[in-house]
Amino acid sequence: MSVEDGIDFAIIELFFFAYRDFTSDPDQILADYGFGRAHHRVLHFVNRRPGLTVAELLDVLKITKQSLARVLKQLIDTDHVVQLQGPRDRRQRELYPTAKGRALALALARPQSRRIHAALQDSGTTERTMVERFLEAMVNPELRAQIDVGSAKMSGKNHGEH
Amino acid sequence: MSVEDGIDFAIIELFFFAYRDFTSDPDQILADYGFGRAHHRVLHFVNRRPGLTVAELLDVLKITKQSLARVLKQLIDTDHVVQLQGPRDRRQRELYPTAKGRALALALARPQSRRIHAALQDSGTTERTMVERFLEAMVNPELRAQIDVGSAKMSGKNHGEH
DNA sequence: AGATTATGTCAGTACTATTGACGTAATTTC
DNA sequence: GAAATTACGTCAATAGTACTGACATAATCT
Repeated sequence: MSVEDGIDFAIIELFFFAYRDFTSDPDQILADYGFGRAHHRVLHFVNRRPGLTVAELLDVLKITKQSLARVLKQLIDTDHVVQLQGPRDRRQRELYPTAKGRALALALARPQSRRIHAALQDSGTTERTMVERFLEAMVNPELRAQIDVGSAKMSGKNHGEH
Repeated sequence: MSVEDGIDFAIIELFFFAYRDFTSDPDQILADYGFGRAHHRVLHFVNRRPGLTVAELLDVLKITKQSLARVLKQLIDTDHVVQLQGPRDRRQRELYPTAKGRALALALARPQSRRIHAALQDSGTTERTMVERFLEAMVNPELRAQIDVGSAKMSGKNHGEH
């Protein structure tokens, strides 16, 4: 039953292998840019939630300000992300992807998306929703608010080009 | 449908959050021992495949010998893992968990297993097999050989206490 | 005997992360 | 309006995990 001592070792291990290979695709591309996995995560969330603030980004990534600093600076210097002064609160910096940033985010997501679709087919899992629900249930309940299931929360700000 | 530009951003993101929280449970425990995630992975596979050699471990983890060295040495020094000279080939070092090592491996796996079971319940995924198959399909096909679905491959060696 | 294999180790480097401290500008509170 | 708080940036030091390259030793294979 691949469950020994009442522990689900099989899925624990599969999750490790799956995530390892899931991240290997973008890692290859990132290397060409001199970027790492941290850049990917920042770019992903800036692309997904354009206009999010630095504080919000830190909260999503669960890293410290100092860890973000270098990575974000590099993405800004290389013209993948821009910062705009927050309209209501001028202390805030709203983060937006540039066209270049969106292109890279898409290029990184493409192989991952392909892998997911292939996996759903291979495993005969016709209902994408099932996998979605399982993964969501794996997230700490108090942190599920961070998740954007359905369409991105375009809250009415200007999310166009900058 | 949470698919924009034909990219499955929803599952990409869920996978990130799910893995982040999935690893957070053992990370807390590991901190008490002065260990990191690398120690966990080594201990996990030594526990799952007792008697595996250093070369086999490197192949599973997909890291270099130098990266493994420090981590493995610490696990040996702290009496979580023991090395035995390979019976057929005396150059090889077979790795076995000690009772202490098995206890720690179990303590680390327990919260992860609990999370998985809770997720399966919450998401209404009655068939564990479906998730198992999906995760396995996410792994690079040429690397699926590494995976031990079903019971561990007790190949007939002595896997007892050492 | 010589080549190859399995493992260990030394040295140097890179990336991602941490804590702690300090500075600046903007907003909120009293 | 002065003081406290908030949002962000930055400097310095450290840790954990990974890498490449080089070299050593013992055991096995050719």
